[in-house]
Amino acid sequence: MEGTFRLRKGAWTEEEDILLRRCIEKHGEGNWYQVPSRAGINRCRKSCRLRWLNYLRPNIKRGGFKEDEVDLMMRLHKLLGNRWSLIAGRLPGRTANDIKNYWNTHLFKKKISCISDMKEKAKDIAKVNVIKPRPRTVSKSLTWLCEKLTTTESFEPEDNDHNIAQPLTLSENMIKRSDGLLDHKELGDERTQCTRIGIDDETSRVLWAGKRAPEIEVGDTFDDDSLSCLAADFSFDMSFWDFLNAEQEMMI
DNA sequence: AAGCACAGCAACCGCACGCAA
DNA sequence: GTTGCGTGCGGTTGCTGTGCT
Repeated sequence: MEGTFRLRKGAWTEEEDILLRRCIEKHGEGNWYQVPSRAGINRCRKSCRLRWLNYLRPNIKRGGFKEDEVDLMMRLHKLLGNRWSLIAGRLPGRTANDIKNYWNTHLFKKKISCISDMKEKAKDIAKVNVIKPRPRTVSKSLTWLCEKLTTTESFEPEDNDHNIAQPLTLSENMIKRSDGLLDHKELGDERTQCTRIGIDDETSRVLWAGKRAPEIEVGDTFDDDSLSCLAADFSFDMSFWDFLNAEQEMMI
């Protein structure tokens, strides 16, 4: 009996598209488990959903990506990583699948070649730049940093704080630059880790969107390299600590 | 014209998450 | 607390079109 009922796979026919479109126009999106039977399509529900989301849904843009879309996509990817659905949410008319495909075929190659170029350049830079590891200690007073990340109030560092090897400041610019690009629905398991050092949900979302947050405790020590790795995707053409230092200088 | 290689894209698969029972 | 179900997401696969030899 089981062998006689096989779900169709592969490319969709025009007839199937019409049936699916009619069904969703009539009953609306959702209840995907009912869609195949309602529409009279011999496809699995996942296949129906995918076909609708990536191809049949109204307002879907077909054709190549415009320059501004590519630019935004690259910025969002830098910020969010491979969270295609989030990126798609910021590109009207584009689906996560579209973006993923475009990235994998066009931009990924571009990035690879870019990285190899940078590696070549880095060889030259390495000859003159002496890397001096600067230990950073997470103190209890680091909570001010978190407050700073989520507030627009001015901040005055405490002079008596010797736990931080180098005073840090972060302005709301950081938030402004990133927050507008982020969706407010996504938060992974990073929140529990961030709260351990007093960073709230909002801050962790900004700092570690798309990444597992670093597991650091009060009193932990880490150097530039390790933190730069953590913040690699968050960097805006400068290292994370350079960014912090620049922000600090602006405050002075 | 035929064969091959490659790129682009649609679709599939497996996993994770949220929610209700 | 756990189980099962529905849903969504990201990685991967495989088909198709196109260009080159």
